[in-house]
Amino acid sequence: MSRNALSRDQVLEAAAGLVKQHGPDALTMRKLAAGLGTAVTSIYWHVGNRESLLDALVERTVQEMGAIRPTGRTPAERIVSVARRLRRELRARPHLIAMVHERGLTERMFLPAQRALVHEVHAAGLRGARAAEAVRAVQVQIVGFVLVERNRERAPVQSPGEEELWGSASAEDDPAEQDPALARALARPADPERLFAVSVRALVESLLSQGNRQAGQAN
Amino acid sequence: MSRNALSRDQVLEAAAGLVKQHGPDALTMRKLAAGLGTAVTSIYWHVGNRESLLDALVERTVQEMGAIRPTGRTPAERIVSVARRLRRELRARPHLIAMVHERGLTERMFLPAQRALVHEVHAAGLRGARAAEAVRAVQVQIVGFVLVERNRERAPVQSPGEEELWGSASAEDDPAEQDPALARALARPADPERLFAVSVRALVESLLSQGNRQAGQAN
DNA sequence: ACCTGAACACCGTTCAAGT
DNA sequence: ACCTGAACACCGTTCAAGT
Repeated sequence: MSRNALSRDQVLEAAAGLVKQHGPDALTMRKLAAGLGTAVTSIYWHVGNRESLLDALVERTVQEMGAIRPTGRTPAERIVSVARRLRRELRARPHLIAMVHERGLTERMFLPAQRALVHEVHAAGLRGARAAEAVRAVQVQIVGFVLVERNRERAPVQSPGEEELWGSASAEDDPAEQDPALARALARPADPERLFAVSVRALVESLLSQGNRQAGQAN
Repeated sequence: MSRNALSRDQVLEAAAGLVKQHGPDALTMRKLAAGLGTAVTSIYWHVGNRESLLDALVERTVQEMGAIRPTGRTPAERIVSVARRLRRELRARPHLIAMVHERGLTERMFLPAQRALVHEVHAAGLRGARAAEAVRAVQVQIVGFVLVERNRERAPVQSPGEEELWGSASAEDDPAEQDPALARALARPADPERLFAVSVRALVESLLSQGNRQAGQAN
């Protein structure tokens, strides 16, 4: 009797819209059905249940995460450019990325990026197991940073906050006493852009310098 | 009429038990009431509502995260020891830590650890804003690593997994072609213990080496 | 001050029945 | 093959009423 047959894709599209705007909690089967003008049970026919609907959305997001083109001249620069790009992509889809993370698929989502990192690390002279380790270290650092960063952004007022702890005088042997500039710097909110660049660069330089020292043998 | 008056602490204790064992989703007001042998509404009188109950549990967890005692001789060693300790603490309370994270309180939970890191970075000769940056970089790396690590553990089979991608032959310019040891290493599951140590050490060495080069001026 | 049951407005999911 | 309403078993929360 349905003149406008409901398709699985329509359901996914509408569901993605709800999640993008108001987060996964806003996606209820009943609201979704109401928005599509069908009975709740029709949705079940198309996508199984709520859990597999979310799974499908996550799968979509993983696919959307396209290839990465590094820019820059040195391998270190190019790795940093990949890192920047990844950070941007992640921050553009907060809700969906959180869902990918919750389902433990972050790793898989980053396989394309991993290939790019492998290329650069290899170009820098790292080989074998050591190269693999460097790639993974950088990868974990990037993803970890974004996770922590998002956490910090969602954070409320940070009740006893860093200012209170570092602003007031403390124990005698506390370095903050002797180094007011350090204390002040920690009392200020961190600049994530700069912290990200500094962290990645520091890690990459350290990892790649091993490549210059070693001849090229594995493990 | 209550001979055994229900206390707020009893409610928190029972709630913490439910969360620790089966995660936050298992904590429903009705189950909690049933376990305590009271009406659901009594719980509301003591803790407000479910949200503020969870808030209270999170607050508890933050408090439990005690002081950190670094071990080792060099500042680098001592920082690594702090990192190890933090990682262990985090992994011991997965559900509660996830809740702390969701509420954006990870930062605050780590203020004690931050103090320890400040001390060591200062001992290594870093000063002012640069010292603060080093502390934050290490801190973010540790927390980020654990978040990614937990994600990886929860992950299912990783359908197209790393093996498939790196195991088979690929594009010509792919370094994996020329470096089978690298390809094999990436096909194997990562050893998180080792990766953590390598990452932290690499970052710390790189950051602390700046301390040896600079005189000690701020920013 | 503390506890209670009843009621409200939501959920996800199943099932038997329609076309 | 696709859609439907009714029903079930859950939720969190409020409220008026008890002691």
